[in-house]
Amino acid sequence: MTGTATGRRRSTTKAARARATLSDVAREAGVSLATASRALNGTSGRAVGDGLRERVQAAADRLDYSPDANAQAMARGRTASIGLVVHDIADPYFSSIAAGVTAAADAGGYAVTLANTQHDHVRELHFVQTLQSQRARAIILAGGRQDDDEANDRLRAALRGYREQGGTVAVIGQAILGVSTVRVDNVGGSAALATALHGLGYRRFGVMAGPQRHLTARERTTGFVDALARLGVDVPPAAVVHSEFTRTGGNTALAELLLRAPDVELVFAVNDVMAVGAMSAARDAGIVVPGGLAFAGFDDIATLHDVNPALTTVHLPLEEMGRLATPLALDAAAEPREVVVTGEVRLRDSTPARSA
Amino acid sequence: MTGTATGRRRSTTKAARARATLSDVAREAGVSLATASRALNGTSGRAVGDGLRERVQAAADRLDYSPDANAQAMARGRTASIGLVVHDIADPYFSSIAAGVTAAADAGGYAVTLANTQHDHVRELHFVQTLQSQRARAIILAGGRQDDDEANDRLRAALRGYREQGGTVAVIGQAILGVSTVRVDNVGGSAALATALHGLGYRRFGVMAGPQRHLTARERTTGFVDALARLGVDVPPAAVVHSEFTRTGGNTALAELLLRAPDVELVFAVNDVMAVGAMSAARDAGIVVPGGLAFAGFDDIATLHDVNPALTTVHLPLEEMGRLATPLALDAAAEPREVVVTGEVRLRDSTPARSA
DNA sequence: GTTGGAGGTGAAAACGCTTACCGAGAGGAT
DNA sequence: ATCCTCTCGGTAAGCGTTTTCACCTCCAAC
Repeated sequence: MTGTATGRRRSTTKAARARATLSDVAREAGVSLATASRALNGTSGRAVGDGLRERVQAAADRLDYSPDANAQAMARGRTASIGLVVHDIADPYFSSIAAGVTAAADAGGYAVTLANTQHDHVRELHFVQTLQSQRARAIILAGGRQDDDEANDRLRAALRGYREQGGTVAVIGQAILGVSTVRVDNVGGSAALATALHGLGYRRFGVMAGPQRHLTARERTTGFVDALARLGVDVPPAAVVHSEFTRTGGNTALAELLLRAPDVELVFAVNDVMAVGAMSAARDAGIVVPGGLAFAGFDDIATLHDVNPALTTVHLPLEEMGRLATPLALDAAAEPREVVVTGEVRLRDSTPARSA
Repeated sequence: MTGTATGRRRSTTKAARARATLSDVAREAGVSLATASRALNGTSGRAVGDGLRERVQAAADRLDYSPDANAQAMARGRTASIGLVVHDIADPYFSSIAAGVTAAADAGGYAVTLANTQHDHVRELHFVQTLQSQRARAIILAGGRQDDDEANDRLRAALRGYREQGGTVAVIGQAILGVSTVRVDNVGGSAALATALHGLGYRRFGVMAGPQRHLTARERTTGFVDALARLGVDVPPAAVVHSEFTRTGGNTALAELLLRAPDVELVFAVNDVMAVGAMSAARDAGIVVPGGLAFAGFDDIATLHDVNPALTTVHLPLEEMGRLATPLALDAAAEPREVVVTGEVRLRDSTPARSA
């Protein structure tokens, strides 16, 4: 009647019911498209009369209307989603951070797109580009950076491109990417741990230093070793072994450590997961823990609270870090900001005081 | 000159460089929009000449073009993202599943949108609607269902709406939602565990049954109890206590269990996390583990492999389950399919053979 | 020397929404 | 009374793609 060909677009037979669009809602409510949009989007700039708003809302409910987020994204020029890039979501370190991010994002009305790099630079870079394609509002890169200039440069370039097009970024880790960062004070944390352990009477230390080029691993190692040096205790290079950041890494590295430095009293693993793996290995080798060999870790992973003996470690508020990173990532400030998170030493049974 | 107001749309000053669009690429390459689109999308229906394709590709590279996923979604009527809904991403059970899903999704070129319900029905429902708004290609609901008809009905209705509009769904848990499911054989797993423990000589069992209305918890409990009944062993109702699915849940529930059934020899907690919490509580109460009280769990969480004594449990291929659920979720088959995952009993030190 | 295809290319119409911009009525100030 | 301003609704122009037609050119076959 009125229109030309808009006739039989929607059939009453619900064979494969097409979704209701905003036009449908507008027609149903007897208002224009614009009014329908304004009525449903709360008071975005303009207000619509109460009567109309209710009428439109009712029509929308009746039609079971759900707005098309993609169309909205396009029309608005921005989305309501945050990209979260982690190294390994199965690692409790990252899953805790993810819990914090999802909580904060949810509270702000954002959806979270999860990308799991599996510790692969190339994949990480690729994900940044994908997120850019999706016009994600912000990206959070969780996890320590590597000492790899080429990879870092490439990543920086990708992030620059993303930011030039209106995206914002935050990193949880090291502040080397030129973006806002939640920085973990790894050096301070492990120094405090070293001091505390020294106070307990330990003098001969071994370190499971994690992956060679991993900055977090490196910071924790040097923080620990340097603090001991200041206390007059030397950690010989032979007593520092590298390995993967995993349980298996700790497990296999223990043998090497004991071979190279048989007289250590305490092993500091730069994360809890490795520490626990190493502790198991020690026990399997017939060593009494902590009597024969003491262990300390870093992170204070919740799932590991019940290992026995309870693990001495540096507590990190992982979920909180995720929560903190979210507003940081969303903030379009010209100058990158930095939030420092300090760990807290938790002395437990795995490092009993040592009667000199 | 030619157009009307298209003049100074793009300024050479790169103050805030606007992103290149496909039109820009087309203009740069000297072809039409249509050709540019076809050239970049591989051979979608139509082929473009090799020369042109290369020219367009070069232009795209030169302009650093990245397609707008939202616009593509709109034009194509579908997206390349999968929604993953979990109860608690910080729980290793779910983070392992998430690892599997991200791996499979990544391999298929899909992005993953993560939603963390924090065990809240309302939030779960809300996320389904959000994902529908985003026109997610598929949704994976991970985690056991509740015995709550109202919530299940609402969820079913939401999923029906989503599927009517072209979405596809899979569940990891119970097959009660009318969609494809990766079903865990909880009954079989705990029955096998019960049988094995009975074989070791245990006769007096306590059960930490988890949340009352949680179907997974319930299946594991009844599977265990029924199997024992078949073996002639009775688990008195008093020896079955409910609690949250967490470490704290196990921790606090132990006292109640010991109060109500002081003579139990072995506590079966329906998941590892609770088992470990309970084990700790027992030790704190001065009980020798496993000598004074033995423990068994369910799931075989990797992070918990190093608790001491090593926990007897039923191994579940969690990551694999996530991987399996992905194609299931993507499949638009009319009939829901069901994949059954069977657990495998792993007897370890927490349940030594009992000399009758 | 026509004619019927292929094989490529382009113009333009969607996709579903937001948001200037415009216009009409209502109410207040002069 | 008249003019101005304010409010609130509608019209229509995008947003960046994909995709349907329509068209053109070049060849092979008759």
